[in-house]
Amino acid sequence: MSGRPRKPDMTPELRTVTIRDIAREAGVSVATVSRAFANPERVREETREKIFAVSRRHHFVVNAVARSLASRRSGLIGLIIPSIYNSIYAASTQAIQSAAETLGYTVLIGVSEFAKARETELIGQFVARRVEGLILTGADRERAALDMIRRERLPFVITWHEARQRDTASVSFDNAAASAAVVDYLHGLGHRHIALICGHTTLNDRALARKEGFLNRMASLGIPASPDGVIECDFEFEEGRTALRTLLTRRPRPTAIFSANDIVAVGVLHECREQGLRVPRDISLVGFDDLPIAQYVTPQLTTMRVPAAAMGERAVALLLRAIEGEAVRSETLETELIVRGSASFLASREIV
Amino acid sequence: MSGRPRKPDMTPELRTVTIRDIAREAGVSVATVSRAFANPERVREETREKIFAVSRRHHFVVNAVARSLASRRSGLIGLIIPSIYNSIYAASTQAIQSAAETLGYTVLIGVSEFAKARETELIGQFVARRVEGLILTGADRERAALDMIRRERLPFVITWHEARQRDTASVSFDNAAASAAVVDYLHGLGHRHIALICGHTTLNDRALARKEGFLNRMASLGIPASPDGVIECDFEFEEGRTALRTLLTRRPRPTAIFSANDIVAVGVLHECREQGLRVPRDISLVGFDDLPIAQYVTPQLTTMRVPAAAMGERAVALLLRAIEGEAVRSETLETELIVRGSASFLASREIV
DNA sequence: GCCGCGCATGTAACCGGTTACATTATCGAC
DNA sequence: GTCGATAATGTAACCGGTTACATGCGCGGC
Repeated sequence: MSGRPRKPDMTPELRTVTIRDIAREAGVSVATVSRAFANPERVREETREKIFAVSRRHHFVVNAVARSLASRRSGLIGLIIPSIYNSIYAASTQAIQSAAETLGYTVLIGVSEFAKARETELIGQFVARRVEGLILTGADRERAALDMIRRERLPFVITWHEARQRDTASVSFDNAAASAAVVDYLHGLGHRHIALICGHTTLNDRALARKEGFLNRMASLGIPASPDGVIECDFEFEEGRTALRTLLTRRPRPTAIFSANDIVAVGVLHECREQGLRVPRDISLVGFDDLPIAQYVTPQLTTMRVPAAAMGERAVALLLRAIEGEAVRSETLETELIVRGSASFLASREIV
Repeated sequence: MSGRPRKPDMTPELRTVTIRDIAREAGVSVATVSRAFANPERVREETREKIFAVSRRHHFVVNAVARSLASRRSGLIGLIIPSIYNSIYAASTQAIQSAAETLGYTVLIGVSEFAKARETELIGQFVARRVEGLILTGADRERAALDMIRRERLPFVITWHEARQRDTASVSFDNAAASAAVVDYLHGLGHRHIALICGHTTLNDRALARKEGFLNRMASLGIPASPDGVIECDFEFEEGRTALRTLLTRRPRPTAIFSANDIVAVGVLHECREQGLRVPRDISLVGFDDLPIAQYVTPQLTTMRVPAAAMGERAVALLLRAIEGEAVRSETLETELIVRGSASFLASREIV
């Protein structure tokens, strides 16, 4: 053995340094080192400083994986959103990220692409990673997902939609009421033939709630809402264009369109121009979400503003309290119709 | 439903079930259970099925935290982006997420908000969580961050900008060349007074590269590029509006504006209308990124398309190979000028 | 019949922290 | 100076997996 030339020890710290190394060098026990990092106030300042000095010298970084295992707290919360790409979820996600961060949690983001099976799978992965809680989008999901959450006693809060059960927490707004408010607004402007474009109601309970809010209010205003005045589509510009073309074939032709999503609304707006229709003169349009682009199209979009960021923040706050074992109450936030230039009084000659 | 007997086990599994429980009940050793989940092919099918059956009955979910600690592989990669809210990063993030996911990795997303200190801090957190690799935005960062990455021997790949050193991997495109191509295009249309709006070059090396590409090409075309023809701002609509107002005070007034970001370009477009300027007749405008909105404003935006999704996908592929210990080569992807309606020939009377 | 080999499985030592409980130091009160 | 309470620290048993190494078994070749 002696003949073998030893590798010159170029690399410092070949082995990753652990609290045991720090403890030895600082002349304290591992427990003290652990405390110095996890509960500094439980260690005498002098000792603590010595520990930190040694740690710094070795660039010691606490291993969060080991910490999670031992403490049974991962410091992780799982967030499931249908899509990152859609700016509306981006806003709430950003809010959730930063709120969680300030409160010492890391967010694991899962993108379900509006597929419930995918969501269930993601929840499974989150459970495996031992997230401490979940923030979910919408109230509708697979039985398997709910079972797993319950079985693991995983705190969770629902966003974008009210929870169905009293015992589950949600931070949301009233999709149906917001939708109904748009109907009222358009009705007040004289419109009677109002079409709705919304998300796929089979995949998306927010879309469903908005559709129901729409139809119910139409009914209670005594307006005939023919089923072919409602179109369901994805949240893409292009889909809005297609939807508009379809709606223009309907008789009587709608004088107003409520698009329950701004992206789609902008697509509609664009296609209106292509078709030679002036908005709002020839046709009125109201969006939903109040994304930034709503202000940057011509005319500016009248739209229902949704409290995306606030919802994210509150959801984190509630979730963390639920994680602490407190009972939490669902919250309902306000929406606000932002009146801009895409909807106007119906020119009287057009009233049927 | 008939009078099905109520389930008596109200609280099953008080203690979380571990592989030891499964092993005992299946009559095998913990090692075999571990293998059945981690390397199924290393366990005889019959044994494996027995293990899975028991696991299913107890809803056993492998504890990924313990697994990470023991195997020293977290299955995590860290991604740092300046912002989620900006749709351009959303596109690459989405791509990274899904690519990583299919390859069995989970992405931890950190949002730096264009602050280098924040990025360094996030990298520290990622190191603590023992991510196996990093995907970073841009090549410019604090020394402390680089030191930590190197010290931990953490594989990483840079996106959106070429790596400065030969030994670091990047998946990107040539920001300067793309920018220069826009100058060429506008120059070819007869423009001589071209203004640039870009990100803050002190915070953002992509912005810097685009600015340099712009200035250098201007110089080599013999066009005087006055320093006040360049404005740096955040990536917000509103900032574009402000920028335009400023540019209109410049003499000679620019006949074309290159906005190195589509969001800002849309703001510019909007403000042009407010100011009574027709685009492209009175002023030409070219954007950068080719975000979806570029098609949904009027006129449609001529813009430099950037391979955001492809870049994300390739970055993941490279990173995973780097994690496997392979040496990887940086890649440079192509950009493409998408000519739409916001830039046109300079009316000859305006040529100075 | 013996040997070598590969496959399936078992044993037990980790991985790097936390924390219940025990022990020792500190300090004011009497 | 003694005592008890409290603060600071230490000891060691976890947390729940992985994996190096050992063991046992079946099988083809000689």
